[in-house]
Amino acid sequence: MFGGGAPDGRAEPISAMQTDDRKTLEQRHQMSELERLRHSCAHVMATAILRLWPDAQFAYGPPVETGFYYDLECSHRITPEDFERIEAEMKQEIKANHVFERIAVSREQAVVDASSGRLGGLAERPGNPSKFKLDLLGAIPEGEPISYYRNGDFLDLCAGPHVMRTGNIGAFKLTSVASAYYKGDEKNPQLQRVYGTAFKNKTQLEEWLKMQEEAKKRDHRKLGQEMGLFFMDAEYTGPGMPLWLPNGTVLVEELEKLAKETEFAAGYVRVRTPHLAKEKMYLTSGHLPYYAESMFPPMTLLEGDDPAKRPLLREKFQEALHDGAELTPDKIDTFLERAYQIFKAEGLEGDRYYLKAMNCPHHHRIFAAEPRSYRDLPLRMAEYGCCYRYEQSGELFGLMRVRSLNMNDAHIYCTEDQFAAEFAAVNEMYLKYFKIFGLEKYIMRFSTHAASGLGKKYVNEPALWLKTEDMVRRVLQQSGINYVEVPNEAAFYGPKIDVQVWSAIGREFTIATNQVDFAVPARFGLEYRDRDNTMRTPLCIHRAPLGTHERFVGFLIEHYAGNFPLWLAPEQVRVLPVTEQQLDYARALVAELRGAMVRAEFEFSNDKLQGRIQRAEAARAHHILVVGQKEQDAVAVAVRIHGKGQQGVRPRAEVVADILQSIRERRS
RNA sequence: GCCAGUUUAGCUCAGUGGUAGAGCAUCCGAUUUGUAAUCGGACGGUCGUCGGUUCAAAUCCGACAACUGGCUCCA
Repeated sequence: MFGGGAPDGRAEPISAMQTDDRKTLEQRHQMSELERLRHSCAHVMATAILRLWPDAQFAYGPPVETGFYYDLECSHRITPEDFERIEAEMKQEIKANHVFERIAVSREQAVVDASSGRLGGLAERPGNPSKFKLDLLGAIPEGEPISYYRNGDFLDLCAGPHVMRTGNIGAFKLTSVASAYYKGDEKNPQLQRVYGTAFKNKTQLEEWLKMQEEAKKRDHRKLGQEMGLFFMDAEYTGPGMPLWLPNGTVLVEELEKLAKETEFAAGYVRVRTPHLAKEKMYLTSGHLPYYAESMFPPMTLLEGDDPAKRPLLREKFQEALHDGAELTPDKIDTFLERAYQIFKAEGLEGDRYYLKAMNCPHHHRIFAAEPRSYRDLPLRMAEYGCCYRYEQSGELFGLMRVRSLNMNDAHIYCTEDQFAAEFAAVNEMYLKYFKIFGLEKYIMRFSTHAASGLGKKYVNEPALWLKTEDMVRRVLQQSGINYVEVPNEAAFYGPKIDVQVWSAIGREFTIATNQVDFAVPARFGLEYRDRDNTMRTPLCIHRAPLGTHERFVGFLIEHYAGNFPLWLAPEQVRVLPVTEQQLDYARALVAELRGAMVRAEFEFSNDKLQGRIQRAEAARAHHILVVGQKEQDAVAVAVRIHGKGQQGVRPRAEVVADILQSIRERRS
């Protein structure tokens, strides 16, 4: 029976479990040599686990990008402390150098073996059938050959391919243990997933382990703390709601400046909208029925606007504080609980307000605020809007997945004729940004709808879906941008393009988005008067090339490993006088730079120059300008660049001019 | 939300049932400095929170919270 099965305690029949996409035999045989090795290592790991805990039942054990895993169910809860024992057993199996023997079988024979517990086992296990293997057998289409692979005693249902012998596995290491739903479906039981990695030889494994260590140092959460960029104050501000510290605020504001300049040049106008809106807004936009669970719960105001009830509100607050004691922090929770109950009993409930989870409805209302003509289009409305989304607690992840986010948002209202040019221009803007940040590895995911989701996941407009998807596809093809098309992942109001990037430490992120909306403008009754004097509904393009500040800054931290280019660096220049004799000269230099909006600091402490250099480097000040008597006499500075060492002594005016130019050009 | 792990000073971490520690940071003093750490001293913790076991809990047990690794999700 399944350990953590259905909520009511009954085990679900495996046959009822949802199946996912299977790899075809052809795809399997395209496995690289390294993937074969890793997949084989998964079998070896299963062998070892069975030696230690013979009741283990195995499900899937594929190679993955960084190694392999095998999902299993077992009476013993495997922890990292067990790794040493498992690895010791694995080494034995490798040393034995068993052949990976392929055995073709009939479906009938496979069912018999699985029922006896032989598959994914070292021997027959009466009363403990290979239930996952039985389920997998059922998913193999009629006519497809069925095969086992055997290494020593371990026999597994497996299409392969494998390496020749267990001895071919050069070096391996178990890395972590996690849990995973069987077949990735929430409704299925959770299995234990043991992760490992394997390489041809020990050198490659060690290199990989070293890289992992390096990656840890670039983690944006670690660097964010070290560099004073942001602070997660879960206890007071709330989980997933970063507080931007001064250094992080610099990054945010530089990005905003970049966006404002770029958007201004591209003919956008800017707007600003509140963080709250009435329930009607999101009922109209359609977000509440589709995404209510992802929004913060509503705030309830007093009934209507009845001013007579306002004193009552205060009175009831006082009542909740009935003991008249001071409201010290430790009493706040109890107080709120009490106040809430009293309010409810008094019927002090009225309009419901929601924190905005997206800016579009607000922008739609701005569009509707005055009559529009075809001459006004395209209308490109931009805002760095602050939104709030109630992400599930387990999904929060540093700056990458948060509950309060600032979007590089804009909505472009246009006619059908204008659509292609506008959509292409947005894609061009993406590429311009990527160039500034030296971003080379990215892919555009074009998400389309699925007919089965119409009316549920997607607005029920089959013809419009096909039409707009075709429009987007044509723009993509004409611009020659690399893209993949993914069915059944569109937004509820239209197809979209997400830009996937990889941070320097290999994390994959959706950093930007570009979406078509053919549904919501109509729900808000948006229209413009066309050339022929008829009223038409505009198309809307939602776009966010820089995504959110939170995610983009998080990405940049890892991308640059905290070593930002001059224009982004929180501290652009640190001036270090060698002795007290150069204090005035140094101060004047800082004043000149700050007068030109350069983030320049000055340090003269009791420490030796060496110590101050060390601290300036640790603080990642981009330019370190050392001024001693020689420099002062020559009106020069000794330049040192963070991470690059000394650059020599140069005339002061020249250095200042270079700094200003590098910042202006946003050089990388 | 689910499974598992973690939580000791501002930061990095040691401390396996018997008087809470180190380095860095901070503050004070000395040192006046030429390219990645001058020297000395002081300050700093209800060991995540609440409860339990025990003569005695950072340490053992339980609940909750946050974070981490995954899964699911991601307008």
